[in-house]
Amino acid sequence: MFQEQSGNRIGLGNGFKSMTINLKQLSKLLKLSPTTVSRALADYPDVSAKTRARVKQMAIQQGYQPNPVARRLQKGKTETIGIVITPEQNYFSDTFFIDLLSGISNQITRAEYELILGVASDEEHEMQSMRRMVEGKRVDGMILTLIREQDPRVGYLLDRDFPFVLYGRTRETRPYAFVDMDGKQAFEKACTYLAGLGHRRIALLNGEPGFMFPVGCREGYESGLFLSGLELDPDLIREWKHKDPSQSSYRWTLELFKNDNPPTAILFQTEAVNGIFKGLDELNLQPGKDVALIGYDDLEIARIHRPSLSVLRPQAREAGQRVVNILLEVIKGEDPGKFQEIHQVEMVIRETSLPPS
Amino acid sequence: MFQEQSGNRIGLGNGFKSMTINLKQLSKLLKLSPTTVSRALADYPDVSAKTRARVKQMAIQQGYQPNPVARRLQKGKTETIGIVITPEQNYFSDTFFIDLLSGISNQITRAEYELILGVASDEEHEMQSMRRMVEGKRVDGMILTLIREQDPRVGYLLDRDFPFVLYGRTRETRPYAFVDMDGKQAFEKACTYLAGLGHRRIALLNGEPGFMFPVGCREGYESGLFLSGLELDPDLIREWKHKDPSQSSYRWTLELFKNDNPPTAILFQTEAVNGIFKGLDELNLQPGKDVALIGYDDLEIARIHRPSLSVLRPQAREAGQRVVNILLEVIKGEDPGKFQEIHQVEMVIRETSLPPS
DNA sequence: CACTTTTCCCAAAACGTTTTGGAAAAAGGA
DNA sequence: TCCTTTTTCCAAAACGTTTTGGGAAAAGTG
Repeated sequence: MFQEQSGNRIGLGNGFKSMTINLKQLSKLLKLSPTTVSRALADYPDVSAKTRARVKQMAIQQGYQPNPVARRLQKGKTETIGIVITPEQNYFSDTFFIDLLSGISNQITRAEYELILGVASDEEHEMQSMRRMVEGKRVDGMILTLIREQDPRVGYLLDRDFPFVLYGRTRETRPYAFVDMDGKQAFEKACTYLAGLGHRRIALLNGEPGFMFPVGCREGYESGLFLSGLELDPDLIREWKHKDPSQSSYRWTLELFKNDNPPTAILFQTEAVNGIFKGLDELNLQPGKDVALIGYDDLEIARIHRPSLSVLRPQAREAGQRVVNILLEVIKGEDPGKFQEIHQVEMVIRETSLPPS
Repeated sequence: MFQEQSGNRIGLGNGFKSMTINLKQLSKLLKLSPTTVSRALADYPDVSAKTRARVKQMAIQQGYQPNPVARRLQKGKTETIGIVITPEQNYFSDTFFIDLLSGISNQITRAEYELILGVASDEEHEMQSMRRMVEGKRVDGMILTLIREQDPRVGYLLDRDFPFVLYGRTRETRPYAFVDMDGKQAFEKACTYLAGLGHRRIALLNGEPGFMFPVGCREGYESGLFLSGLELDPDLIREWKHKDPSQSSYRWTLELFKNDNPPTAILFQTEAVNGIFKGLDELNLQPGKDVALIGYDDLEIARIHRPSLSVLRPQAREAGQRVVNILLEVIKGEDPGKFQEIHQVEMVIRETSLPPS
């Protein structure tokens, strides 16, 4: 019999100098059973305070860390959550997405979970990557971003009762958990603000249809007009493309000003700002002076540009943290319908939101 | 005795409708031992062609997928590789990083591995996040990006013989695996190209010191000047900050043209282009016409801008794929020193690289 | 003191695979 | 036919945890 296996091998195997100790070795050092050591570390009440302290001290001294793979097998959980992103939509064109991810990662780490990332080239691979995670039992839950109006991912996950949380919303009658920004309220606020300054022709350069977020933006815009006693002019609404925000918004900006009665202000997602600046430049219109601008998302360019851009600022990091905390609850078995959060969006007035000249 | 455990429970436990079947159940269905089924699926030669076919068919029919956690425990591998990113360096600012990540993810998935992501707020947390992955036995290997001249991460990993691959290089005498872009050759090429057009005053707006990449850029720049018979003028070299590329490059652009003998061309990393455009605009200089520009990285803005920006274009996706393939070799036990790749960078001539006026 | 309760610990089972070390059956060779 | 080799299968061990279900000792209780 050679029950006593390898142990503290140094410089063996794949060459990785394993300084690690496992539960059995630790328990031997302590002259206790693995059971007791495990329970001591997990603060079970059936181990005396004295031995608990002794165990913990030795664990620290030896740098013991339970092997997560073994724990996962026993617990029947992966302690892992998944997220799939797609490069095509340069949604992550700036700090926004990394902020969200930062909040997500932060909470995941604190829960001693892992975040696994899939990068999918298109919608089909996006689904494929998610299925691999779900059906391959690689994650306990999923986080979804960039939600579409009709989003097949949501139906898929609901059908199999798999835990998930949306950053955003979709059209779906069954209850599900989400954290969303109040785009409607944000655009309403921006719109009434501009109207309050005296603007009467306010344009909306909105995100691509098919995605859910622009829907709220438009609602807020329309509601803002209504509250300010302004008429909705369909000619003042345009939609740019995700694949090519700058180019498409550039073209639509030119288009907007072909109007007999051109806008004096534009609401938009900050992603599209380069195209707008370019268009205005070409039209010899000065941003902020000749045309008021308020963007959604406080990207670097908004702060850097002169005149600096007034923006609506979502708290992406906080949202990311909430998404994870909620997902952990849902994984525990809580009812997803209980977790539907809509976060307010702050407006930051800078230099591009002056009264009409 | 109730050896026959739960099995195909429907809608039990955490509520996840587990349609999954495990090895034992599958083997029972086939009236074979788990051993044989496992070996059949792994194409061992000691199972007959007939039963192998039967097993595989049933596995597909039943949608059997081996539980990755159990496999990992047995194999003593996590089948996972880790990467840590930091938000401060505006990673997602452009397609570059997502392209790299896309290549990485692609190969990782094909190897049936997992990519776990850490987001660290600063250098200290970056190290902490990596240590958690390494010492917590959560990954088999690490991918490192945004390499510094003196990079503590590299020493740490080398010290404990832990498998890793750099995207980039560092100053370290011990052999290690890396995939790097030939920034030197790229900047040399761009510099000689501009000199060939007749430019005599070529400026370099370089990345932040401390990181390794700008070192190569500068070498290439200096070498390009030398090859073209031009003198190096330290006054034509400036360095912007990672935290704030636009603002710092804007200021340095203004600075460059305070020179009695100002540059007629600028080499830079495309990240900094907004600041440069802004600076030139303020100086009433037209990009491409009054000042030639070549950026490193083919970001969206480079293609969109009028005039479109000439660029050096690294193949980030391909590099990401190589990084993973190499890492898998290193994990297998191959000598890391064998894998040191320097990839050529293509130059894309667009509208901002004309002769001096 | 005799009994019950509480405190403290542990052996064994379990999680779902893969690997080890055979063993039975079939095929081949004389 | 008998022995050897090859083919085909499988029981048991192992990976490193946590959980289950006690059990012995110590501490209360009358």
